[in-house]
Amino acid sequence: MTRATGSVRRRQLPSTDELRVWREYIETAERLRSRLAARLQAESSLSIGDYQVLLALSEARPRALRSSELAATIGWERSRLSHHLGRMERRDLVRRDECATDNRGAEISLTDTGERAFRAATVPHLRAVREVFVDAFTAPQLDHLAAATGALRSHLAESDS
Amino acid sequence: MTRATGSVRRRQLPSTDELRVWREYIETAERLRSRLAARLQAESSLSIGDYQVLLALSEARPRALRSSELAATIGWERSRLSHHLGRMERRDLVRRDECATDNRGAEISLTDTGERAFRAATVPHLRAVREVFVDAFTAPQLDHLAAATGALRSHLAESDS
DNA sequence: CACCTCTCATTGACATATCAACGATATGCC
DNA sequence: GGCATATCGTTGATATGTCAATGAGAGGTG
Repeated sequence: MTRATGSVRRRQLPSTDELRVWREYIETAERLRSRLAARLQAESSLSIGDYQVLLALSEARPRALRSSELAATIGWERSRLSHHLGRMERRDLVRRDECATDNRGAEISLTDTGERAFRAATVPHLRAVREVFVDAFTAPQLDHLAAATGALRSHLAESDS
Repeated sequence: MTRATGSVRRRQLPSTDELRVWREYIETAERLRSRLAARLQAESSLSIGDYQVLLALSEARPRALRSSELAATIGWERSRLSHHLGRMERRDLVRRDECATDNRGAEISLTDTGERAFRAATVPHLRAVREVFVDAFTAPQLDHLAAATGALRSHLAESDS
């Protein structure tokens, strides 16, 4: 799996090995997501999205966030968040109030139900993360994975601009 | 980021570092998926799912697959595939025919349109994989990533049983 | 104030994913 | 053959994700 040292510009397409790494990476990440989602759903009746929203709200000080701030925190489009908040509101997990300083705005906060649901979900979810993800690796592997993930993350961020 | 060498059973929850690796891994994988999906859509008017289906069908010999075989090949639930094939059929990308040897069954094959769409999509998509994924890493990083992915994959497969 | 432009959050339309239930057929066993 | 059971693929309901369009209001500038 070494790279050609010659003219790089000619190598337009991934090699077979590179392609295999790509396929395994994306498939494995997807299975992981799906496994964690299933556990979270079974143990706490929450989706990954629910958990992200509840986590961000529970860490917010004060205990409310503008909808855009929440979207930025968890990296969602505002539209996506709006739809999701509608579903969470129906289940009494969050509340939407008018914003005092901006009449367009919405202040999102946890309901008691939402706070209880998040508290009850946290430990089982973290345990699942350890069992399903962390325990898969040796310590050096986890370090290597962190480095590779960082490189990928930077690469994606660069090509944003 | 070394592990405690003592009683492992007591460490139930991930450490802060482990949790950060987890979050970055899952977020980066998701951004990567989304980036590739956007490019495939822009360059070829296909979704990732479309591409997976077309790829499996174009590699099939003979040029048709039973719906369950196709589902197994790409690792989808049959229900998911059935819905997706319905949408692809509306766009004239695939065809469903009755199966000669099993009256319950469906034989899925590419239409000419589907074959052309897949041919046209392949090179741009592979180039995108190289640019967005492969080019992010040094050669050793890619090897390390492959190893870690393999470990995770095995770990997930183990806990299936 | 009047106007223009930007931002905020929502909405509708549609694609995608999951789950349970279903009708039709195949298969094994008597 | 006749029955029990398993498999095949589909469907409907619902949740989730993306995009474009929208109405309401904020903010700057004249």
